[in-house]
Amino acid sequence: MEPAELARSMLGWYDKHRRVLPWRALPGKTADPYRVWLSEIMLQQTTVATVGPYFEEFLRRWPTTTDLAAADLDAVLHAWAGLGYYARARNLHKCAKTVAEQHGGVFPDNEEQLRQLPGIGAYTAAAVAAIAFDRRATVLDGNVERVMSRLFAVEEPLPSVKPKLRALADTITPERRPGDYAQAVMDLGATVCIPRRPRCGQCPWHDACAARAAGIAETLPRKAAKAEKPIRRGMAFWLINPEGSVLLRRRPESGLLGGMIEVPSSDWLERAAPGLGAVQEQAPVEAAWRMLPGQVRHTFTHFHLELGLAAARFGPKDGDGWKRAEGIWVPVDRLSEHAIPTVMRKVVRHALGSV
DNA sequence: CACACGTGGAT
DNA sequence: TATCCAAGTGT
Repeated sequence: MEPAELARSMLGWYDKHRRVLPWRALPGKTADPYRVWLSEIMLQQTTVATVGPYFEEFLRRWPTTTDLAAADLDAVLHAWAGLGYYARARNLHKCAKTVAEQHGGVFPDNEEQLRQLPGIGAYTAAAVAAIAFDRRATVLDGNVERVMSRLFAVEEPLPSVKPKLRALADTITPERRPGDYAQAVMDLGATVCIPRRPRCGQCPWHDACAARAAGIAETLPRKAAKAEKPIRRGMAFWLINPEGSVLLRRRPESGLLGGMIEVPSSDWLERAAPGLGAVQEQAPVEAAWRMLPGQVRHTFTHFHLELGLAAARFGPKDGDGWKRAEGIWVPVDRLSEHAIPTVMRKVVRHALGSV
């Protein structure tokens, strides 16, 4: 089938099955670049269902690029808490400031300039150019990779085959309605050409699909084997002062959970669970630490974490040793006011449940 | 190119 | 329970 015909049938399918999403313009309307950009950043490696409430909250608090640029970084991190990949939130804020200061608060309308902005890579630059400005740009996300690998029965594994998939995708991207086309292929990948049990009977490219014809659609795209996730273990320290506040800390700005608030803990290492030795060496202060039963489990992208919990409480008669602890003291009923990632919310829930 | 970087839902 | 995977980017 000709590329033009493929694009036409895809757009026809999209006109019939277009989903209503908070960041999406109504048919024939112009999309707001700020919303498109914000949604694209949030949707990186994150599902539509998860993003929904966060998108609404961000838009309510910061309706425009310049509003977001004027916000405190900590407020942005707090609003982002739970979404994951926290570098996105830092880059989001940095990007808003750059657009406000260097572009008059208006997003550039082309791929090349968008690509220069923090947090905007090849995919997002193409997506914003296409969706917000209706520029011809080839978006290549996980959906498009899957659709292309099946349409052309590409059997070489990702990620090395990615340039080939991009070239194939580029041959179909139309000059007219490139924004709708980009969303159409991604929607197709999200609802029809899905990873398992693809619904080929509903696909506008059913007759053109080489993988379907060969009976191998569900096996594509092929992917290189992933490394096994190691288990790291550590000990978290739940410390309460005489005022009933708990000790928290802010993590370093870069790396895992960068800039987020945490319950202090020992190092997380790939060896046996730390015992009282870790308490002696890495606890924030000397105290009458006692081990709480059970542990907190959490899985990150590249490792499993098992966290034991040691707790101590300073009462009015226990001296002021607690004052030597480094960090911030937060009343337990005001924890929600801080940028606490999910793993640390699990720690908090476990500690409060053990009281 | 390979790896670091979160989380929750589906199977 | 274990594994996969989702509208990727930065280093």
